Amino acid sequence: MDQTDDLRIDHAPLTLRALAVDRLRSAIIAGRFQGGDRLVERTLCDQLGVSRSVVREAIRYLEAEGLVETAPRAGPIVARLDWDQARQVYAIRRLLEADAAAACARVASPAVKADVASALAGIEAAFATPDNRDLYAATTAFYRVIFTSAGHHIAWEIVQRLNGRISRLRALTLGTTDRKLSGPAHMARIAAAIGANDPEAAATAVRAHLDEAAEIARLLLEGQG
Amino acid sequence: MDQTDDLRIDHAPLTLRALAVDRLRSAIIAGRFQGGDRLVERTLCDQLGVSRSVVREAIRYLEAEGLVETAPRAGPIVARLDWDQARQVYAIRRLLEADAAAACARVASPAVKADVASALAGIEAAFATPDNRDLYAATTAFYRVIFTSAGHHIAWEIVQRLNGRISRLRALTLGTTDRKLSGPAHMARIAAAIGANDPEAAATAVRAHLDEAAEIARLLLEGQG
DNA sequence: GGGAAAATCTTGGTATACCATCATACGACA
DNA sequence: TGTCGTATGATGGTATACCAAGATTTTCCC
Repeated sequence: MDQTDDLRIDHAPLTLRALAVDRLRSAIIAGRFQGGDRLVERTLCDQLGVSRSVVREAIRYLEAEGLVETAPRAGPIVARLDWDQARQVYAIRRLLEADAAAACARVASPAVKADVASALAGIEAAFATPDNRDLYAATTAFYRVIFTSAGHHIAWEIVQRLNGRISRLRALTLGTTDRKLSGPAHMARIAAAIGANDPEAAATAVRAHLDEAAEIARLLLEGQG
Repeated sequence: MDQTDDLRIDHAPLTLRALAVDRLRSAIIAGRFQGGDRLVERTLCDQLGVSRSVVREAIRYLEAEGLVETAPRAGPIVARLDWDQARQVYAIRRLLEADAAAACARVASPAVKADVASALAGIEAAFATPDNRDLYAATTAFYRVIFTSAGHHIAWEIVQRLNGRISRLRALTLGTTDRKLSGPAHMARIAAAIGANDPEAAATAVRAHLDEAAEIARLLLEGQG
C-alpha cells in the first residue's frame, strides 16, 4: 500500500466484449435463459445494445467455457445439463475443493484464518436474507478465500467454470439444504478445521458438504427427468 | 451399427472458425509461437487466409481456454508459463488422472482392458519412433481411453485443456524421462493395474508417473528462470 | 388435411470503415 | 545537441453492409 499504488489510475480496461460476456454469463447463471434456448445473434445485439462482432466473440468465449453449445449449423444454444454431467461436476469439485481446503488448512496463517472466519460470517449473514443470490455470492467468496490462500489459482478457475455449468442447480441446492439444514454447519466445520490447521478434517468436511449437495442435486435432476 | 449409420454422410461441420482454432492451438502447442509472442490479428489473417472476424473469434476461444492472454490494451499474446502454474497443473492432473484410473480399474470390462492394452501398445510403438509427436499423441490416446471408459468426460475435457497450457513442457518431458526411462514402465503399470481391476494400484501408478513428470518439468522450468 | 414450394430467418463468412491508443520517427526549437 | 511536440503508422475495438447456404416457417395447392 505505498503511494505509487494510490496514484495509479486504475483505468478500467472494460471492453464491450468483456461486459457482454459478463452479462450473458450472468443471465445464463441466473436462469434468464434456460438450457436449450437459442441465442440468436441479432436479438442479443438488440438486447445488449452492441454490434454483432461483440456478441459473436462473447459467444465464442462462453462456448469455450462450456456454458454455450454451438450446434453444427443451428447456431448457439444454452448448454443443457443432465444428471450425468452434474454428477461428474460434483465429483471433480469434491477432488479439487477437498484438496484446496486441506492445503489451506496446512498453510493457514492467522491472517488467512481471519479471512476464512470473515467469509463464514458473510455466509451466516447471507443465510438470514431472503435472496438466494446473497448466499450464492457469500459461498463463492468463502471458497475463493480457501483456494487463493492455498495458492490453487488454476483449480479455482476450474471450479468457477464448473459452477457456471451447474449454476442453476447450485442455486436450487443452496435454496434448500444449505439454507435450511446443514449447509452453514458444514461451512463452520470447514472453517474450524482450517482454524485448527487440520488438513484431514478440512477435506472430510468439504467432502461431506459436497456429497450432500450432490445428493440434493440428483434428486432434483432425476425428478425432472 | 445399423445401416443408417453407414449411409450417413458425416458432413464435417467444419467451420472456418473451428479450423482456425485448431491451427492456432496446434501452432501454439507445437511451439511455433512462444509464450509472450504477440498474435497480431491482421498478420494471422494473412497466414490463415481468413478474415479478421474468424481470427478474432478463434482468439476469443483460445483465450477462454487459457492458451492466449489478452492484455488490457496490448492485444492477445500467447500465454506464458511459469513453474508455479505448471506445479498447479500437475497437482490437478494428479488428482483427476488418479481418480479416473481408479474408476477405470474399478469398472473395466474385458473390452476396456483390450482398449487399454491396445493404447499401451501404441505408446510402445511410438516410443520407437524419433518423432515426439507420435509419443505425445499415443500418450493422449492412452489417457483418453482411461477417462472415457470411466465416464469421466468432463474431467477429460479439463485435463486436455490443462495439457494445452503445459504442452511445450509436456513435449519436453516426454522427450526426456518418458522416452528414456520410466515412462513406458509407468504406463505399463497403470495398464496392468486396470487389467487386474485394482483401483488403488492404478491410482498409485498414475501418481508416480505424474510426480516424476512434474519433477522433470520443475528442473526444466526453474533452470530457465 | 397433407405435402411441396416459397418466403423468411439465421448463421457463417467477408469486406470495409471508423475511432482511440500506442509507439515510432521526424522535425523544430531552445 | 538535446528535448519536446507532432505527424504517422500499426493495431485493437467496434460497427455496418453484404452474400451464400442451410434451417425454419408459412403458404398454397391438390
